[in-house]
Amino acid sequence: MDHFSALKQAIAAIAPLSAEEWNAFSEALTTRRFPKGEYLCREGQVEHYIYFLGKGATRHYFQREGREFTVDFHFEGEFVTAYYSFLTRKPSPVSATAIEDTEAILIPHQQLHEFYDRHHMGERIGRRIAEYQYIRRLEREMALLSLTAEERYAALVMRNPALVQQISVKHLSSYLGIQPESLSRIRKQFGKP
Amino acid sequence: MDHFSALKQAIAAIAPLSAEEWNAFSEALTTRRFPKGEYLCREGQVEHYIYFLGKGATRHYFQREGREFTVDFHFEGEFVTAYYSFLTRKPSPVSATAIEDTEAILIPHQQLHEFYDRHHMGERIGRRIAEYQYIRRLEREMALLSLTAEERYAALVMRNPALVQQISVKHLSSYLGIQPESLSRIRKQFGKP
DNA sequence: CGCCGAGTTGAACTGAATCAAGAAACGTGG
DNA sequence: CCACGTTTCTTGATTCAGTTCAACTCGGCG
Repeated sequence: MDHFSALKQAIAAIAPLSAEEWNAFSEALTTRRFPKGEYLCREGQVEHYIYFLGKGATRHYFQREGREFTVDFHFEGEFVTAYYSFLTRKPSPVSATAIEDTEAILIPHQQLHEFYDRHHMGERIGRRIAEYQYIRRLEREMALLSLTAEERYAALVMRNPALVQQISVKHLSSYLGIQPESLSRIRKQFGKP
Repeated sequence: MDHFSALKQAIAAIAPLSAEEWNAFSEALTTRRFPKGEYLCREGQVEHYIYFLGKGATRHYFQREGREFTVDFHFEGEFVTAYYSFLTRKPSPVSATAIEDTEAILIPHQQLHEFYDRHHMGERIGRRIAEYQYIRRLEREMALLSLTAEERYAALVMRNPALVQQISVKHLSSYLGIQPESLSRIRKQFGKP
């Protein structure tokens, strides 16, 4: 299955589109490859796309006083964008970068909004994506507020063991809001009991 | 200006509705008063409404091991709901309570979704609300990840000095992710320099 | 009055950060 | 394919921001 049909399926799972609507939508799409390490969006730029990941993985992070803080990871089959900037049209506080060789379908802001204007179901897709992103953020906010570093790690292992395996200590620790050394120690704890 | 016209204005600021659309929308609305301390939604219940606050203020919080963690405050003129539950139709992890005597307009889930189905602009309003809520959550997530307690307090004072004045130490500290004693000490620091 | 919850202050404690150094993994070019 | 430099990961010692526990103050209100 190529990436376009994966995208078509992903969209269909959000809201059904008629053949006509899908054609209108897919007209605007292009694809692009991002070798590992390349940026989908750099901090300070305005985000012009939502990306659908056909292959690969991305990391979203921001910097503060020279330190990196990871906000999210995304994998194959997911929608990715520097959403804050995509919505507000202001410079992005977060950078998005490929952590593996990545292939993405690009959904341009302008055409997406034209699609929103012309198709009720397009608007619905936009709503559902926003709602889904909200839930991701709330869950993380609650974890950061109420759990210790160790508990956050344990919760992540439960929820997404694959992620914990494949992400580097450096990136994973900055996602959990701790230092790499601390994650290393936490992992040592978990090996034993 | 009564609460309905305030709501009408708030909606108009999100997306313009025709007179006909507004009539269809406003048909489903009712109002309700929540004396201070009363719950708009209790943890474990499914949220059936979005509330528009005509008057008063609310606090959203969740519990973990007997402790309270505040997620958000809302004031006059804002939309309020246990959004996670409203979206997922699952029991709410979050309670919403009136921290002042509050008057709200109730937008029922079912009718809102009927409105979404029938009116493209309704769907747009839903999208914009979700997008706005996303931004609120992301900003807080970034603050919790990257700032110290003192910096989070300072940032909140900058962004919303009125809130910092009127919310109790107990509730404000649980919003900042610290203990009341710590907030008290931070405030002492800020008096001096 | 006297009680009661909310806020403050102090002293001891602790989870995680920081600093420092060594070990392992990784690429890159010879 | 191996040697080398670089980055990543781990481990140990110390420090620090924020917690915990406990005592005290203050303002309301029965």
